[in-house]
Amino acid sequence: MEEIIECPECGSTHISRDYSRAELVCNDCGFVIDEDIIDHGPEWRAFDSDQREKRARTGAPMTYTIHDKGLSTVIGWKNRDAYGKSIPTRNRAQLYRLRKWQARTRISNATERNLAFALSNLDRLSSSLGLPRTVRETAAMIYRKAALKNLIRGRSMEGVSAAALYAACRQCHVPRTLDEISNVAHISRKDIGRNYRYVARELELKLMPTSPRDYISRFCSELKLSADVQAKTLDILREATNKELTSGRGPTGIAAASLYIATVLCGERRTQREIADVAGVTEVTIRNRYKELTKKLDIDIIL
DNA sequence: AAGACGAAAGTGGTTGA
DNA sequence: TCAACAACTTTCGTCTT
Repeated sequence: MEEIIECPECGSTHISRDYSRAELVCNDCGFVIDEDIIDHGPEWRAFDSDQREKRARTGAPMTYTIHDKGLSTVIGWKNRDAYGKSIPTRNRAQLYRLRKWQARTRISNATERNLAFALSNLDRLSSSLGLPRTVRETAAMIYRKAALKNLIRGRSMEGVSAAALYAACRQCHVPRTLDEISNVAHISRKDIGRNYRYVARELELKLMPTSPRDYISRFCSELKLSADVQAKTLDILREATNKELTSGRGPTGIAAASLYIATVLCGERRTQREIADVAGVTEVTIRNRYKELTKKLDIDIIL
């Protein structure tokens, strides 16, 4: 079962694990939910995917397309032994049983193989997106559930695994846009979206609309912005949410606009173009949003 | 010359008859 | 199933620093 942890203090689900201090901390109010948690992660640290590749001691198997490299045993249908002599009737029953179980295990291997392929695909996608382990596990779990409910039938395995990853990202509050996943998965955004909606509906995943807040830390680090800007952006977002300026708008657009305002206010200005690029929206959208925000929130911007 | 601005037309997805 | 619709994009000419 998935564990959705809620902060007992403020009800937020923005929970992070601080392994250096072995604490489970609420990101919104700072409440320490649990102490002395166990770190199941590797003992080494990696700061980018390059290092991770060098330090990881395990990896994908040489080939996962065929689990046994095509060496699986086949029992012939003829009632003859290896010398061509016919098998005595008293041994025939045993032979039938052998055939039956051989067939059964091969079928089970086929679904297992399918699952193994999907999971390695998930691993490949999430490592090229630099996603944390928890997201990968959530995605794997979603895919397993989908496979169990026969939701893959008639759909491409790649499509469903990409959708599972997208859902996992949202569930873990580290959202990636459909475009970002589409880029590494080589599947159109439309297909991922369609599969995602289908899987989410069938598995009854309860997913809240993505909050702009979840994007801020990633955008900030990609733009090499200070913690001041990050804090300021979150302030703006909080006010904007209070005044209901965020509903009905794309969360990335809101995030980009408030980030833009914060950079100007903090004197660490980035161009609309730069922010638009990392946020995956256009300059026009940033302009529209930030005009709205500055007007409604009475923020003066000196350019 | 780069960046910001905003109008206008186009796109893809949702909604409601 | 189709048209209306809102959000967002694309494109482009103009203004500002």
